Amino acid sequence: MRLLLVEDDLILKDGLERSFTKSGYAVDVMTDGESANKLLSYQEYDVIVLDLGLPKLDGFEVLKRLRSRGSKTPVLILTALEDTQNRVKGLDLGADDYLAKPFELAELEARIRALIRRGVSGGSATISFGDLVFDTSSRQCHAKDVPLGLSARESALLELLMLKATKVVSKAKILEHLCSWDEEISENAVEVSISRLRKKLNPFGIEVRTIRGLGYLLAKLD
Amino acid sequence: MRLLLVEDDLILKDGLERSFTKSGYAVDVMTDGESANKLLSYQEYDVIVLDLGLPKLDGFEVLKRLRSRGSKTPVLILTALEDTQNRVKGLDLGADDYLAKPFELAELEARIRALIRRGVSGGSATISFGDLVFDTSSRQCHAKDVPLGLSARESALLELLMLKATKVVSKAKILEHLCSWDEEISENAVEVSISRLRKKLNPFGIEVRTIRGLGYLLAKLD
DNA sequence: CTTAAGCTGACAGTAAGCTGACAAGTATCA
DNA sequence: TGATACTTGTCAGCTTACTGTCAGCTTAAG
Repeated sequence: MRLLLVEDDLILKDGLERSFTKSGYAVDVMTDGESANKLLSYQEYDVIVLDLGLPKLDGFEVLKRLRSRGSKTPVLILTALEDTQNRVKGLDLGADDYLAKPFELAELEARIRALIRRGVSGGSATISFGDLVFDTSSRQCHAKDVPLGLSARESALLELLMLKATKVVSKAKILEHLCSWDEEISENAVEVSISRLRKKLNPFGIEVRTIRGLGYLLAKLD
Repeated sequence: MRLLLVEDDLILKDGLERSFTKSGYAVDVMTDGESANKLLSYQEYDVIVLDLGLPKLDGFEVLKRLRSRGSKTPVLILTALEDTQNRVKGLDLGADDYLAKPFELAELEARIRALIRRGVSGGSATISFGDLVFDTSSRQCHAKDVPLGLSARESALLELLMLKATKVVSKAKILEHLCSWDEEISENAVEVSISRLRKKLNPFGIEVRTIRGLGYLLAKLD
């Protein structure tokens, strides 16, 4: 899952970036409103964590412009301002959630998970497919209660495939979701990850089917 | 917009109900978890405002059962419990938002508007013919939910035939549609592709009929 | 019957995808 | 801190599948 963090406080920024990355997100970071706005005009994200007090262009404005371009990407607003006025303004401008500083990391991450989920799945914390159950909060995947022992990449990949279940996911899409801007990776890396994932899924009757020229999709083996 | 309020505190319940009604929602109210759960099993809402502390069946349980039935209706949790534990639990169970008492009415309403605003997920465009369903975004074709396993060429060809359904499509038209300007391909290549496509379609009662000298058309076999 | 149009099995060049081996980077733990 | 295991990207060589060509056959119209 690809996440954009827009935050000018350097300490908070670094802490959040590290923790998001550790949680398996592909994270891009911007430290001012103007560059965030520019980036958002051509790059899609699964979720955006947006500070309101930003240099050059404040968070309200970034949000407003994002929505005016028709984007439905979920946005979580982060701010020091505790008062209701700003919450209401943020939500009415099209934010999907709001968290006041100081906050607990666990809560922020839970809310992010909730936002991502709601876009794609029915909203429950686990995604199921056949015997597979993927727990988005612990980021673990079990098949018939047996843990699969997936690595971070494999988890992220499987999560994406499960979210799109039975639909084709292109290699480009996978790359986009798994990698942030700076890290450039070949399509072959995706093939390798798919290959590794297959070895772990096959024993459980789940197949990653190749649709030549288009991408991959998750299917039940019979 | 149809809204369900589940709240056992009589004073709060009355106040919210009046205010929601005033804001133009069609409001139903339930005062315990069990009846709310029952109601939700057959009635659809646009948004649900759910208290956690409820008699008979708590809010967590109501939410869990709602999601397990596959419902995607946005749910806003309302509760006296301020601690992070419960927030995280609620969000991971599939709530879409969370508001702690005491809250301001303006904020609650803003959040409800935000929830409703997140639109419906657009279904992908499909073309149908007989038992065939062609998904233009994933470029996959199914017949009675069985994937046909078409190659890229075959898909493109079938798409064209399905678009023109029952109308004759000339070989020239097909060539034009399948090939970019530079690549030159014989008409025989089309015949070969048609032949290959037929083998995959025939088992499903779909026929590619030849109109000698004119072209091909898609028809149901009887 | 003759002839042109269309069909299809066989073949081959090519492009896409797979995977074992390796290496660089990172986390873990004594 | 150093040793260890683990992760994950790259590469190279291999396998698979697609798709156009061709040749010989079938079909339909006059």
